[in-house]
Amino acid sequence: MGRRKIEMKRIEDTNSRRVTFSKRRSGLYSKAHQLSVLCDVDIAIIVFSSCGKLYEYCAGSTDSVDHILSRYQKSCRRQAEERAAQEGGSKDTRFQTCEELLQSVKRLVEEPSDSSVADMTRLEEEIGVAIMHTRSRKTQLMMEYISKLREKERKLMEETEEMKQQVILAMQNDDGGRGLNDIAANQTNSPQLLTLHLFKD
Amino acid sequence: MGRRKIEMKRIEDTNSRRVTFSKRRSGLYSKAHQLSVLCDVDIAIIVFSSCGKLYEYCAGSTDSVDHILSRYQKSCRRQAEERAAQEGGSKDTRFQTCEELLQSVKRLVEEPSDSSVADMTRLEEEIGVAIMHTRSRKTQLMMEYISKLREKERKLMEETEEMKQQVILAMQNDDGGRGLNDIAANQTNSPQLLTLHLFKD
DNA sequence: AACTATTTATAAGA
DNA sequence: TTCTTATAAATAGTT
Repeated sequence: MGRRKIEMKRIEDTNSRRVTFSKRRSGLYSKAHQLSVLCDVDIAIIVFSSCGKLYEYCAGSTDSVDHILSRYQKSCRRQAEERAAQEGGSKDTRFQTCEELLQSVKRLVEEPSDSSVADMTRLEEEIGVAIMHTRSRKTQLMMEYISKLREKERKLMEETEEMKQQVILAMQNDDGGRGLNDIAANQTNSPQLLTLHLFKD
Repeated sequence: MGRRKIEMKRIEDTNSRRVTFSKRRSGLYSKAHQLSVLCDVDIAIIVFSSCGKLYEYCAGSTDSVDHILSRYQKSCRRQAEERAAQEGGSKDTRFQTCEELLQSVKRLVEEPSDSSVADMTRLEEEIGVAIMHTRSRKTQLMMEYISKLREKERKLMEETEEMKQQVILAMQNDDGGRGLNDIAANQTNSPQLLTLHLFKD
């Protein structure tokens, strides 16, 4: 469909390539539009030029590429779920250890070639679960630590209060300091309060 | 480009429509492939038929639609950031209050019609920021509380130790209980330890 | 950006 | 469905 037939390979001349890109791109959009009208379908087209520039087009009942993409991702997720449901309990897809999870992150994030949106969604969910566990454990440990501190505080208060009472009692009895033996005994017998470490178990 | 020119409107006959859909869809894919080869670009095409069936195609250096989509979303985000950067301080797009944030969630999540992927991405990021602040504040409050408890513990220990020493001193001097006045005085003068509440400021 | 000789896509028919 | 073919549409090279 031109003065000459052209070879199906990259057009080396930069200017020709740009002109052809522009012409054929609008041709493609036109075809997409026709298809959407004739067959009552929604279409999105995304193009990245070799220098990374983004071109997008959509046709049909929607007016945004984003809208079709969210439909697409929903559709993919549902398909993945259906596949997973069919497989049933045959394989546990949850990562077993933190180490495995981190390895997956490394592989999928650092090597763009073998990471799909589906993979990343799954990974995102698993990391979400992992961070929830981490957070939950952190809060639990802090609460336990606080609880131990309060218990320790309570004991110290009791102890102090007891000493005070004994001192007052000893003064009232005015027994020439004899009652102090009880106090001193009490001090050495008082339960040894543990030192608590916040970041160790 | 057929035996006859056809009108650009929905083909009513179901069978014709399906045949045309099939033919023109492969034509569209073919055009996309040619464009990708000739002009060295990456292309993704997503089609939803009127009954909701998904068809996808991609051409170029990538072999997955997902891959192009993630590039697309990255590109969109970057464009949005650039736009935001250009606008500068003219308008603060961050939600000001927790209340506004929750209203946006309600609107965008409960009404699918006016929520795009871009909107949801933005909302996700803002919620992310909000939860980070919440979490950070929570940890800060717990750490402050722990710090106060430890300080309180330290003072109680000091106080107890002091009392113990005074008692022992009083016993050694054996002054007939006179030294106890000092101890009693110390007790009443000891700094009043505050009661700490974990969930209040 | 327009033009036009050709190639290509495809509507209808088989 | 797939093939065939007449014809419409797209476009390569030119201006």
